[in-house]
Amino acid sequence: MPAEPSAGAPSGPDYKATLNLPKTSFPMRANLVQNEPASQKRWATLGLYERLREARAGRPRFAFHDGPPYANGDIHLGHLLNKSLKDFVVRLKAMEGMDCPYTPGWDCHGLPIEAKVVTDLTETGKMAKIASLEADARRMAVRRECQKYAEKYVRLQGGQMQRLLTMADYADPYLTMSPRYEGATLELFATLIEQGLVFRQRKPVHWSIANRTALAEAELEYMDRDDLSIYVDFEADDADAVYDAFGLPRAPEEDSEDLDSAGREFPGGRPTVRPGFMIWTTTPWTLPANLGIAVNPRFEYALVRLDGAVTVVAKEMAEKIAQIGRVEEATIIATTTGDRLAGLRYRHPFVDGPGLAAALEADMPSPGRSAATLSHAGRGWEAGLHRVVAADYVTLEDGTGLVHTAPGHGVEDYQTGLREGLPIYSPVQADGTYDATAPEWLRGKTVWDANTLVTDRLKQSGHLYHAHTFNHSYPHDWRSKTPVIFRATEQWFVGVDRPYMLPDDNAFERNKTMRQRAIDIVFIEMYAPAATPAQHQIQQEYIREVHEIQQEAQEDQQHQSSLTHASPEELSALIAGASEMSNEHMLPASMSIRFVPEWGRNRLRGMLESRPDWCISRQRAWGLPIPAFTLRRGDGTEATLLTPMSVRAVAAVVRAKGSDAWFQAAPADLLAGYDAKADPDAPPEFGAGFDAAALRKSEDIFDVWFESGSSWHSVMVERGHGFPVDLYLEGSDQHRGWFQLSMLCGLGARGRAPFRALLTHGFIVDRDGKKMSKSLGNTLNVEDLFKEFGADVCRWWVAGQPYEGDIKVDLEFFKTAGESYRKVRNTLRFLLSNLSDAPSEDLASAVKGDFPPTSIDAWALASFDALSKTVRKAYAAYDFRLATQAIYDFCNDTLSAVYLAATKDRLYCDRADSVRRRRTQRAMRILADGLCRLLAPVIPHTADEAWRSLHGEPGANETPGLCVHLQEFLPPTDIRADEGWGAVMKARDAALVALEAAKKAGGDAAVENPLDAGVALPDPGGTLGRFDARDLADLLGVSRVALDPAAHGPGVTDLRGEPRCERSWKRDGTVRRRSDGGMLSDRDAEAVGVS
RNA sequence: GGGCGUGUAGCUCAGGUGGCUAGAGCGCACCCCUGAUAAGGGUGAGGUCGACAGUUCGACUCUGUCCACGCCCA
Repeated sequence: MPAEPSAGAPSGPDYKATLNLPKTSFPMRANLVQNEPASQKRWATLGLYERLREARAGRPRFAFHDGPPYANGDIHLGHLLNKSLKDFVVRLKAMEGMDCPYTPGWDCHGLPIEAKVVTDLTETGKMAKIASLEADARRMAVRRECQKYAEKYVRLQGGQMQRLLTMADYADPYLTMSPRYEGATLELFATLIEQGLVFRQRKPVHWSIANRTALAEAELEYMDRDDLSIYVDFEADDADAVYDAFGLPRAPEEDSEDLDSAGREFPGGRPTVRPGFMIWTTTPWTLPANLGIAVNPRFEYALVRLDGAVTVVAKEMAEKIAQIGRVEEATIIATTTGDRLAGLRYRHPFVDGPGLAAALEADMPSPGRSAATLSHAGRGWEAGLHRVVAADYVTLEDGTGLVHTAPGHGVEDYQTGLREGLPIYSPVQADGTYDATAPEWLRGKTVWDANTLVTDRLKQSGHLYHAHTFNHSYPHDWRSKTPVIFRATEQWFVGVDRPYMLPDDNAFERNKTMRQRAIDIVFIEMYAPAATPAQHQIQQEYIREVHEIQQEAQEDQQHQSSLTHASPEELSALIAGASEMSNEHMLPASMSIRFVPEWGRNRLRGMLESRPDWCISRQRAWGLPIPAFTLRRGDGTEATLLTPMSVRAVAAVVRAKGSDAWFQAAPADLLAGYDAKADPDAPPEFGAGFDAAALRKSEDIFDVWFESGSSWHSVMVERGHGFPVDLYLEGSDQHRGWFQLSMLCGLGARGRAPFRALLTHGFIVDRDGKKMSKSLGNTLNVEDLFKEFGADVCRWWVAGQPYEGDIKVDLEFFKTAGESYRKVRNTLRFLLSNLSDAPSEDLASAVKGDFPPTSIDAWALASFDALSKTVRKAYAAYDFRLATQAIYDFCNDTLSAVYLAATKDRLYCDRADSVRRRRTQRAMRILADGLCRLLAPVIPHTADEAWRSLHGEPGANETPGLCVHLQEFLPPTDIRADEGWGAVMKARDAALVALEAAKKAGGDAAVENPLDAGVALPDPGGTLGRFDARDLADLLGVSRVALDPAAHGPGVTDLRGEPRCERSWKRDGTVRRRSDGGMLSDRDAEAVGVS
């Protein structure tokens, strides 16, 4: 290294003390773990949420609605993600100047809590005592424990969510178990009843015979059990129809007079015996309820001869079945596909089909106006019992490929039954014995005895092909450890395929079903001009379909007589309007839903298309009761009271006393506000006046999804926070859950979706993309993350995620987020530290200050305007990743690497009040202020900490009202930067490469320190000439810049031969020995005050 | 098995309507600074764009099949 010219000379004064070095109270180390709780406390003292609502009163409203998490357990990474995103939204809308109510809520009812509580009570021995109580008292005892449990977790999670620094109304959250919420939910339910959307129907559920109760999936325990496995041959009703299906030619001389007698057969012709359909089952006791045989329409079925008999089985299974039956002769006569078999009839081996049909017909509830009696009118079983039906779920894994179907005793059977119009028939009573509709020899017998009784009977009648004992895994009641059965019970439903009509419906919407309305709204573009021929075709088909359905609805006026309809002309006009792509909107555009990301639209639509009627009843204690009453008629049957008026009467009681009242009060008290005589919907048994003492309260509670699906009403409408809601923001699983069910509730009561926009995020997975689970041990504890990184770092990490898809998580990623957070923090710190001696002035006057377009400050401020625009646009699109990345890049590149590096010299070395130093300070104040605001939605603690440091008087920590979260985003400064800045930055890049090359030159020629270098820049257009050469030198970090119009690239000069300023370390050509004995440049000499 | 998604440098991710040497940050390597210092700055090396087939003059981008992963169903 060459000797410094000053080396060896007597060292001059120590100039460090004469510099304006950075100074700030804003520490480099965030210490979030300690400081965030202090912010939390400060905001609480300030009453930040309330203050902000007050300040924004009368401003445009942004109605965000928080979906209720389940009040169970600690918050996990999913909550961290979800709640952070929600808080970003609310805070950024507030920064946009909007009024943003944010009521956090919890889902408090439901089985998981009840199950946990019952387990705990059982383990502590308290359950035995509770079990001895009378029913209502027993439920109340369990409910009290459940409530305590839910309250505990609401408190716990609420604390954790506040620790995450979310800003919401934690003083008054919504709880689905609170009386106000429950009452409002019942009122919404009344509205749905009014629309004729609520009805009662049978549905098979897991049933514990021991406890006489329905069980949820979570209450089942699978244990091995021996059962009879039997193969049964059901005789075909019409043998020729079967042979026709297999394409067997009829024998010319045969007139199929007597197929049962052994006649002659000719080769290739049809057998002379009656064929059968062979099924397999492990629950012989369900055979009395058999109403159909399901085949897969795509499978190949074989007509096989098994010794003397002829039967139909899946071709693939034929050989195996022959082996099982140990038949001597097994030949395949012909094959056909399942779809050709559908519709064929068979004879039940021991049930009289027509007799059963008549009995079931008589049992059908009659149509009427009361919700309770609205059953599936028009859905009879004209097509007949005991026939072959098609079903896709039929597999070839075991059995025969033909599946015994009893709609009252199996989930798939039930769905098939609904689709095929088979009754949901279950002759089994609550105690597991057969009722009077069963064959006489089974009546009063239990289903377990029936297994052998049925098998013996089939054997005697010759229908049993094979029977053996079979060990398999079978669901048991987790408490009694006894096997459970599937049994159809009466449940409440909300019908998605029932036409209804709301006051605001236009002709197009009138008499559409929930499903149609929902799909219309999700796909509102259906009525927008089609972009492609394919789209146009889809539109046409869809519109035609709607037309047909509406016409059907018009024809079927059984229970809809009061509804009016679009006239065919009116409808045609509307449809014609749509098909001609006119501007006529069939649905108001205001009904449309924005999906973020857009594919949520397809997902929600798919789920709406495939969803069955919504079963809203459960047989549990911990929930909101379905306020129905029953009255025993003289003939032993029951009449049900559930009308809009009766429900509203109970709702009033629940509002006042909570749903506990249902279990504690007598029917007369619950119905105190109800006058049956004034209720046009009351069933006749009630309308004439009735004895309240004879009423029985329903033991059903609501599906928790009904409660949460009503939240737009029970929270947002109830509290006056706005309807429809502007945004729902949840995980993508909620397309089936909360989004869809909120939509159904909204459609039923208001005819529209309760939300204007749906934002969904993906799920947290581990670093390898595998799902998180405790058993895999790949989870991270959120409290630990708070302790290790602090909430702001966690939030910064969330903001950086592309949340549309799965989100990979690993401790490493939080460390990385912490690093990038520190980068932003340090940039803020450096800005603040250079403002310690800046005169405080309000920003407005600073903005109006003089920033010449060629000043580096104008460049920085114009860049900030651009950033601000990008960030606010990204925020508006909920693209937090883009927003925070832009902020990060701005801090890292624009500020740290360029602006702050270039202005260091003037800030440190200029006279404190030099024009250009003060100008830079003014710019830096605007930058610091603006950055705090842009960062506030994402890292609320850090933004506020910096804000207070920036704006506080000395001792700022005592300034209580100082808070960035009461501010709004800054309008653009509109400061103009010279068009030449692009060229300057390009020249800078080229110069930096040249300097790097100079460094690597090796030996004595290597100029390692840029301050030892001067650079000559080419300036072909003369652009650079407009700029101050000192600014250019600072931008390159060199001592001196000269312009060389003739040069092709930047030229680096070694300045080590020139003296170096002992204060600024620059070799700018003005450095000489000064009066104080030091070597100083002109600028530094002036700053120090020497000559 | 079905519906909706995702798969691009070591890591996390960008890449309308197909077309110049596929981008960013982190990390890494080398270097500078020591007056933002448990900081700051510079330069640079990393990719057969999940696999296979097809359409095309040309595909990360379009089509099909397959594989892996996630959510929701069955």
